[in-house]
Amino acid sequence: MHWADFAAQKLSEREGPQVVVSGITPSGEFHIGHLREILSAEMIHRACLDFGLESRYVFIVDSMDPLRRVYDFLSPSYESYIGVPLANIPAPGEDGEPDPEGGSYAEFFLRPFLGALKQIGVEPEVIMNHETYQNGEFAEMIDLAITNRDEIHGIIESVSGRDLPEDWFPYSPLGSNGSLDGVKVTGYDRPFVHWIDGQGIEGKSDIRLAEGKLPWRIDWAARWAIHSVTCEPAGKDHGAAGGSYDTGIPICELLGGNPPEKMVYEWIQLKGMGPMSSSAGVTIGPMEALSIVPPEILRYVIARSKMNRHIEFDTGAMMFLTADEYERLVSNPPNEEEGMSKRKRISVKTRRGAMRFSQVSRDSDPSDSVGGVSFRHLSMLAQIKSDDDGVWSSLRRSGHLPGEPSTSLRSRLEKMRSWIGGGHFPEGSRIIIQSEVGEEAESQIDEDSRSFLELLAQRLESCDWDEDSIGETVRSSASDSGLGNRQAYVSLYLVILGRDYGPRISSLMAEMDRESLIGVISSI
RNA sequence: GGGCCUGUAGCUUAGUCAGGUAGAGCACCGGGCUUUUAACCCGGUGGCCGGGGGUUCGAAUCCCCCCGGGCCCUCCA
Repeated sequence: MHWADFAAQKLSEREGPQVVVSGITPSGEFHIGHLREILSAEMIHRACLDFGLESRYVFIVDSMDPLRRVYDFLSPSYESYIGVPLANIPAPGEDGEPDPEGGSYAEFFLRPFLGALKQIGVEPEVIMNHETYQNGEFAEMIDLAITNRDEIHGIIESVSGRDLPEDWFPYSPLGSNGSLDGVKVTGYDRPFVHWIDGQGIEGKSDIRLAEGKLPWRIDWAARWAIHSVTCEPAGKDHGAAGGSYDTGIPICELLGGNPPEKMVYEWIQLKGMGPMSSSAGVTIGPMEALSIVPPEILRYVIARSKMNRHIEFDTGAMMFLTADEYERLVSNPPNEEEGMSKRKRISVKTRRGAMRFSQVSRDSDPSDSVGGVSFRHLSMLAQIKSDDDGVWSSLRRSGHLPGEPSTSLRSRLEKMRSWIGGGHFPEGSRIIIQSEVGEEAESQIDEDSRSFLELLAQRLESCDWDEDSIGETVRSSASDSGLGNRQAYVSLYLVILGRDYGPRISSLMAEMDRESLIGVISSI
């Protein structure tokens, strides 16, 4: 059984409509790792619907979270915004300076992310957390947290094992400069929390407005209660024992809520580079990924892995494997059969689930999403054929394409071209035509092959310059010089590509200019 | 220091929750397609399931110990 189906089955034991939630702080550019947060929850939401449960999928944006520090992409002038909620800070412009025209910092980073989500078929209900503060929905929770300060204090200390400071208070008011930093609470008189900030200025915050916020561990628990959250998969950072999930559950209960069950997912790592980190420049944005990877494949990357396993993401060789695996799965889905062992049965169900959850729209037929060609083959054609029609006719000839290319195939080619054109394409898959024969290649070419190449160069002078004629010329030259086809091709690959293997060579040769091709071949 | 997750063929992994003869893909090797050598089809090699102990008729699966990797206990998906 797929993990999303399993989660839905567990959730069916709970009363009421399901509210499946993701939460992310828009502190900077979103990266591919955030997609796991989103898709883990969204797939469970879909599984609930498939299970016949009533379900909503909600994306809570932590827009009330403060700016923690001045990130590398920000100008030093953001120093004055440290501690200020992201919803109240101007977005950075091109130069990293605050841009008065750019809207809020939170919105600025959120907008393109939502666009990317739409492309992968995710359209959540978006809740900006600062609005939930602003419209008073947090007020009751804040009051409860303050009046139960000692209990909450005890929960956090005993569950997380850390010591809270003497003056700990379960509510952080904004000071006179709009920052949470350095503000001390001096008293509570519902609905006002009185404080004195770092400059010694005194004031009060109305808990019915966004004039302060709950600290993270309480904020999270409170929103579970406010929005009746039934499921929220969290990153392993929150999931560790004593982490915010563990404190959130009893705090949520104390606040009168029915918390979701703990559910934790592992992180996505970039191959060989450790975890995602925007500050270290180790990042691939969802938009960037979508420009080179078809959306259903991106979903499949998440759907095929169990939640508690790392995902090694890379846009190189791994992408070919994953994409081709998806093609095979969809074009030949596994079926349950008589006499299958229990584990095989489970495996079939899991793989069918992964296929179902990879679809961009929930009720679409998976078979509409395949290209009918492996990524590997398409990458070769895209490199050899500069125009799309050349690719289609080649695919028709090879029997991959019965008629006109489907929308999904067209989009595959488009993304393939941008993949090849950018820096993420694996060098080993790149086709590089040699301008002269390298020493290493030369040493691998024996006498028989040389005479074949000589003959071939001669015949290429006069043959028609199209794929079929060239192919025929290669074969006839091989047989006339008494060389096996295999050896003939190997020597050709060595001369043209500098390697002993490659794509269909006649297509490649036809794309080359006659003079230069003959020049390279004769140079041996 | 305390705790969570993880370790299955060269690589990516299924199967672990509900114990019952180790499954798959890639790679590799071989064969076929009498014009496709990174296409396509068929077949094959390859695993004391991290190590050790225990429970059981039976353990990758349950329990204990150890080793390696990741993470949390301040913010991080």
